[in-house]
Amino acid sequence: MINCELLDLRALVAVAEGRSFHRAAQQLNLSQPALSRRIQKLESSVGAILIERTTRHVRLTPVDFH
Amino acid sequence: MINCELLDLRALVAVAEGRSFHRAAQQLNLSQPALSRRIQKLESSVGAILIERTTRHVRLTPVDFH
DNA sequence: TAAAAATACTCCATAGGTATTTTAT
DNA sequence: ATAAAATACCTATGGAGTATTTTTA
Repeated sequence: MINCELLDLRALVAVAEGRSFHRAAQQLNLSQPALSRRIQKLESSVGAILIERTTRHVRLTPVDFH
Repeated sequence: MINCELLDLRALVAVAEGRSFHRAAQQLNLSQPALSRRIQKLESSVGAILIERTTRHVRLTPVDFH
């Protein structure tokens, strides 16, 4: 699919905007674990943490603004 | 991969230019069966035969020029 | 009948889901 | 303690390869 990486980016945006994997997953019609893994994979392919998350806060890392 | 459909199109072009699945497959570093299936799948997703082939001739169908 | 495309199979990698565990407030 | 992210485990799908069969000029 031509949308694969596009989905990764949409996922990133959804998490950033939703400030939660939980909410972003719902919006993307994806389970929370699937979204979590998708972001992990994106981060590992980029070679940097893109989202800083705890169980309470989610936010883009400075990397995203470079 | 964002290149998935791109590969389909490259495959189509390679077959058209090479006038042979055999040669196109070599050029694409792909086995002939894999290329054959890739074109079949592209055709079925497009809903039209894109390449007319016999064991002797390969050519684009008129569809490609519409 | 000999080449070239198509098919049959098997295998592997990837992505998703559910259930569960970990973690930070 | 609780809500949210991460992990474990399983399954399904897709794409590739090799071996084989079909086909047409």
